[in-house]
Amino acid sequence: MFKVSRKSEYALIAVQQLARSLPDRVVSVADLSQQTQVPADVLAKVLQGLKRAGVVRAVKGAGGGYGLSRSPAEIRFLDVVQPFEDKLAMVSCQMPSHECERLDTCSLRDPMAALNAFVLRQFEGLTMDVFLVPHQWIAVGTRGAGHPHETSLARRLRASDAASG
Amino acid sequence: MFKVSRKSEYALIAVQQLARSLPDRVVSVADLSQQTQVPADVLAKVLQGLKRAGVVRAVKGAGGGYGLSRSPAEIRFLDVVQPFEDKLAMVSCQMPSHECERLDTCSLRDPMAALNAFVLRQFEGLTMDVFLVPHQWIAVGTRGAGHPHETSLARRLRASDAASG
DNA sequence: AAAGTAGAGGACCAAAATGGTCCGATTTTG
DNA sequence: CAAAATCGGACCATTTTGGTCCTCTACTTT
Ligand code: SF4
Ligand code: SF4
Repeated sequence: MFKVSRKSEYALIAVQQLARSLPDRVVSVADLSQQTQVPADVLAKVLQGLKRAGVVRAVKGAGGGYGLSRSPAEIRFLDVVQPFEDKLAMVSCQMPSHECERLDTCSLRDPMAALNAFVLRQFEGLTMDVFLVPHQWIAVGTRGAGHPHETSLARRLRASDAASG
Repeated sequence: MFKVSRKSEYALIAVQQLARSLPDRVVSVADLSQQTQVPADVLAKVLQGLKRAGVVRAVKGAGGGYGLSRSPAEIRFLDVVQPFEDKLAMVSCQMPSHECERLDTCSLRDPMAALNAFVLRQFEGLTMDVFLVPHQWIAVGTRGAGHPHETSLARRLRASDAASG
């Protein structure tokens, strides 16, 4: 449960790294691979996936590379992860074309559907800018103004977790 | 992401079913398998895991079977699921004995750890009694009194999800 | 225009996780 | 003792995952 695919991790790392470079510059896969220690071949396909998802833009040819297509604050966590997670559901029957022979008798389906929807909504407002300031994660009481789009998840992450422990 | 293992589903279903029988009675695996349509062999091992976790009690010998070890309201969702999910973490480096060669350079580790902790805390207060009243999941405004141990997750699940859509 | 750079994308493979079956041992009832 | 039931493992087939490789195409630079 909860575990994200390796490609998702690479995607998150790539977005982090791209966010640290100048917004109008692009970085080649080779450079990005060196900076992040992610195998170039895998990183290449991950970037392709992110491009298809509209998260990054690509510039072909000599001197080309990848760059973020918009500001980190406007890139949602789920945008980055979605392309590499065919299963954003807790149970099989929640995703299309995955059937289950126990559909009618199963008294677990409805509760899990609601649970799934709730968890997903928690992530809706989580944007990638939260991933860029490492110190916020360990400091307590750093609570900032917050972005208009963010939900309680992003807010509570900013406030760190040592508070209510 | 989020997907629970099949055994976890079976475990949840089993707990649901056991909760519907009389508290002091025990049900055999064979009966339980017929009631839930879960393969008997698999169900057997699932029940064994649940017993090890202290969620169910077992009575051996003829006329024996399984029963809940305590009331559904006192059985947490994570108690049921934990034995079948070695990975309750979003990234590998969060679980013991799973190393990653990028540990130091990785700027994703800390954010993910915090995110992980938050999500986990959301589930902490979710108890199995919520899974027993199917109508609560589709009805809106059924908000009840709530149990002392439950967190916002359980409360919001009770209130259904059509509210804030 | 030529040359070289860099992304696009499919084929392929090895290792691991998953889901499920089977079988023998043990304990209790009758 | 025999039947009924849990206990607990070994075992296997399939799927999923993570990763490599190779070719093609588009673009930039010279
Ligand atoms: S119908 Fe029940 S058993 Fe089948 S995938 Fe959905 S929750 Fe799981
Ligand atoms: S250190 Fe980074 S790359 Fe390695 S498992 Fe943790 S988050 Fe993933």
